[in-house]
Amino acid sequence: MAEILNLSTSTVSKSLLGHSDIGESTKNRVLELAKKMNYQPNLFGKGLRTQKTMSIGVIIPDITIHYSALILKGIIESAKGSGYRVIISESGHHHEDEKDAMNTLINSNVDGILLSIARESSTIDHILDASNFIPIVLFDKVSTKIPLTKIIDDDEFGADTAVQHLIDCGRTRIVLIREKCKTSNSENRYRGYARALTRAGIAIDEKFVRECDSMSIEDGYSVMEALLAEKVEFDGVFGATDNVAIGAIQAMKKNGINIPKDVSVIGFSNSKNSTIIEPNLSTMEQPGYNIGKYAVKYLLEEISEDSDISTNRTIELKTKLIIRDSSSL
Amino acid sequence: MAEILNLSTSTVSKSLLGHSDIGESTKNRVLELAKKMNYQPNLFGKGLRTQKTMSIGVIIPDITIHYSALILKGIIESAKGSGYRVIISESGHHHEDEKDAMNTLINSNVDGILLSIARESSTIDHILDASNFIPIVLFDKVSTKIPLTKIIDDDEFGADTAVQHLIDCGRTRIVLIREKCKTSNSENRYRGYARALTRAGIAIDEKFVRECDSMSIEDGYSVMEALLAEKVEFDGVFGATDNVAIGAIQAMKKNGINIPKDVSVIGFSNSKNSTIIEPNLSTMEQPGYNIGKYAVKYLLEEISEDSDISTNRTIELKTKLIIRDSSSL
DNA sequence: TTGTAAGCGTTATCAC
DNA sequence: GTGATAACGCTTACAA
Repeated sequence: MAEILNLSTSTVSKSLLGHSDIGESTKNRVLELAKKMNYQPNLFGKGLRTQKTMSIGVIIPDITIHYSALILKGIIESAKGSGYRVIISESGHHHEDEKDAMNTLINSNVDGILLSIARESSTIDHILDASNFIPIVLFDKVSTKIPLTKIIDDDEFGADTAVQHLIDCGRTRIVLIREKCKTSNSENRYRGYARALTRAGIAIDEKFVRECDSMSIEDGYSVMEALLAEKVEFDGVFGATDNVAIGAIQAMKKNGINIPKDVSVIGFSNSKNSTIIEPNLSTMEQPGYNIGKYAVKYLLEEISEDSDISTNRTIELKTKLIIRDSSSL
Repeated sequence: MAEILNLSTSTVSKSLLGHSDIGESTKNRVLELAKKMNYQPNLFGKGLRTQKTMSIGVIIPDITIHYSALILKGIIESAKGSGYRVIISESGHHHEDEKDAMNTLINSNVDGILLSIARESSTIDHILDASNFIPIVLFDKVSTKIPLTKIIDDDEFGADTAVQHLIDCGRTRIVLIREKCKTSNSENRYRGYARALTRAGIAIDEKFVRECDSMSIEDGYSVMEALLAEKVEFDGVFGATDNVAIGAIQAMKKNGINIPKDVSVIGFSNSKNSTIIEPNLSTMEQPGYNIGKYAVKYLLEEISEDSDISTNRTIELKTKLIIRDSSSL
């Protein structure tokens, strides 16, 4: 390109970068040719010089979870809008794979990392270590122990709203199906559950609080079967994910329990499934797409700030109550 | 690293790359230190020299479709196994966005591209053009007009199997709900439908063949409502996707039609939804994960072959009949 | 067996 | 206002 115009590479480079010390006419000549030949600067050369790749890495436990894919959509679109490329890796909920992915990404010279931590990740040293080298923003599955920017939905308030809705339906013996692993999501939803009950003057009875490993439909089903086998009497179910709520509904229906006449049920997520199960599942809509968007926004902010201060802040996005047939009176 | 060991950079480089002309002892010294300091070559330097990035780009219409995410999972895992990074972009089914994504990826110096074409992509010139520069493998949504490697499931055989199953259930007036847009998926599934009917000596009646735009649950619902409004008499429904089959089931249930007593229904995909709808949906399981795996395999093959021959071949992966309640007699 | 030097494409510094 | 030059980190002829 420089040769064609009989200019030095530096003049061309400066024109392209809009430096002020270039004559208008030459600058225009360069810009024009650049456009004509659809010139795109070589990213290796550029990267070698500037140490920036214009790419961010994402680590997520499982891409096939609909909610994860929704967040990813927000990430991809938002990154594209800012000219960033997105490299995606999966941890499969495994601690080692998460570490590997982290290393690979750092090694790929991504400018920043978006991380949703694996259930198994008991230790967080690898994250703390890495955050000294590279901006990291956590989203969805986070840990309060890590002093970084975190983008999540307002789990506690959401759970509170969900349980309050069941209470409004006249329910008082409300089962919570939560995740066994003490993730911050799980803790916060438990807190919301407890808060709503307490506010209504209902004592928290641990026999109503049930745990399961993977929060799958199958898990919800077996938790409910156990509950029924134990002849626990309840009139409401709050599934901390739509999946467990759906599994619970399937088990109750099989056992002749009428929903919502005998038991009101609400989930958490507003997954597609919630409008397919019968009765349609009331639920809390999670702002997945926006979590992705904000995650990118704050990450890019931290990338460009280029400061060494790792900001410890939590951004909570609103959930929304969606009432369907599983909880109406 | 070179300095620490008092060696030249070239000696170090050669040791790392395992060149034969390096003394065993120095080589080992280098390898040892490399391991100790967890040395990772700079990708810009390397890329600038070798023009390889060890990354592949993926363009997919919509990441939130469960089946797409499943393919993506196969792609990511398979790429990781070969040391490749995966850059993902979405076309949102738009032709222009697909073109943009293509350019961005090529511009990012990815070593190859995996493409699932957008519904809107009427013209294919951008793909043909690009395939001169860079290896491209098509998957899932492909076009027979493009002479490249294509990884798909055996839509025609799968559809044939599905319809044959309905025939085996004693059904003869079988509705097909297919995609309006003449993608090769849609065409092949239609062909399978026609083949099974013809083989059974049933004439193809176009009033049974219905089309819709986006193959959503809502689409399936309205197609079925139209069918019922027209008082078309049928006893079987083959939804070319699970979604339309589910929508059709919902519409039929609402109109008091008993499934599978009055009408047998089968879908295509084996999405999670198919076990939530009642009755559970019979369907053809698609090999999403493997499509992803094979797509990477063949792409890497073409990348390493480095030949200019763009191979025109189609790899078909098997679908599998899954019988559930929506079609049993 | 090891080292030297050139070059990949870009940008920043400094001299003209 | 423009251009020469060095440098980023790596690989590879070629020289020693």
